[in-house]
Amino acid sequence: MKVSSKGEYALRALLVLGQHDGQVLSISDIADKTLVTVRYLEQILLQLKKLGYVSSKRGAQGGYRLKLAPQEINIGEVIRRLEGPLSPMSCASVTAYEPCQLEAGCMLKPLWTLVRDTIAHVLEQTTLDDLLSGKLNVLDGGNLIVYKK
Amino acid sequence: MKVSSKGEYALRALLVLGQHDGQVLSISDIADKTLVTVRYLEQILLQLKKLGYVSSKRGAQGGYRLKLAPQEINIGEVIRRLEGPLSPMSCASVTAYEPCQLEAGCMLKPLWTLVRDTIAHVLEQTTLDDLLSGKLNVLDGGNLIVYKK
DNA sequence: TTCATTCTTGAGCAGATTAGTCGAGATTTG
DNA sequence: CAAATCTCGACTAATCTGCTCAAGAATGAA
Repeated sequence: MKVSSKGEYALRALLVLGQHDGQVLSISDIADKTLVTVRYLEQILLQLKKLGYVSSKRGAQGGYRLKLAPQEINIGEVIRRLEGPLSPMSCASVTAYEPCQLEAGCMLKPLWTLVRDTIAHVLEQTTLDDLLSGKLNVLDGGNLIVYKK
Repeated sequence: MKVSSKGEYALRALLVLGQHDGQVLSISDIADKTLVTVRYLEQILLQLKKLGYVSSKRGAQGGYRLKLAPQEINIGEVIRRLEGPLSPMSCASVTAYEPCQLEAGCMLKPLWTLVRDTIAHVLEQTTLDDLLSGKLNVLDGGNLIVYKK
């Protein structure tokens, strides 16, 4: 049930850019703050650019900046577009559904669907701004109700 | 965020065994009902045996049967022991925690922790018996509350 | 203009993981 | 004893992950 380092690094980069509102930061600046190699970040930022989350400026004093407001950057969407479906199994995927041969009598599908729904619910309700402002911390307090039998 | 086919197949096998309460089923019987190759199931069942979920009988008329009652088989535990930590990132893992270099100022850890907690909550509250008796279906009705901001 | 800076593009690659296959042996039943 | 069946360990092909690298294109400053 892992998130890849690419996803983690992309979010780190977006957070750093979000902390320097609008400013253009060079890849190596971002690399320093995220602890990711410059060479690898190049790739990731390019991808984030193609997805429309950041924009870039070439040449001296160039670099990257956030293209969208932090409130507009949905974490679930970032992860899905970078790493593929949130669902643990494709039979329960909303964006990449594929039937399996069992299907009809499958007793696991409700479970995978539930897992997908909870993951998607958490990630899709969270924006970059939520992370920047630490809004998630309240959850440590125990406001976690997942389901009733 | 995938579950591997090994995990899926192991649960399928446990479900089939659970549906034939106590009966000894041969690997090929189970293979027929789960749509998994005999050779691959061999490996998986052997692992489930070492983990104490099933027991086996060799020789003619031999096979596998459930060693624990379906109520005693915790799905989260099965997946964790078969595939490793439920957490999407090791910094948020309860069973395999590893610090990352950011740690202190990391704005992602609360997110990964929340994701881990919701996944763990769903999977660890579910038993094989729940799956066999379809208790998860009520969740389709919308009893899904993940968190309050 | 020229040069240093910085992004851009595409290729390449080593190691790990996944999803199996396979052969030979050990055990049990009939 | 023979057939059925689990057991064990090795092996493999394909894919994915997590990067590195080289060469080029654009921009700004001197």
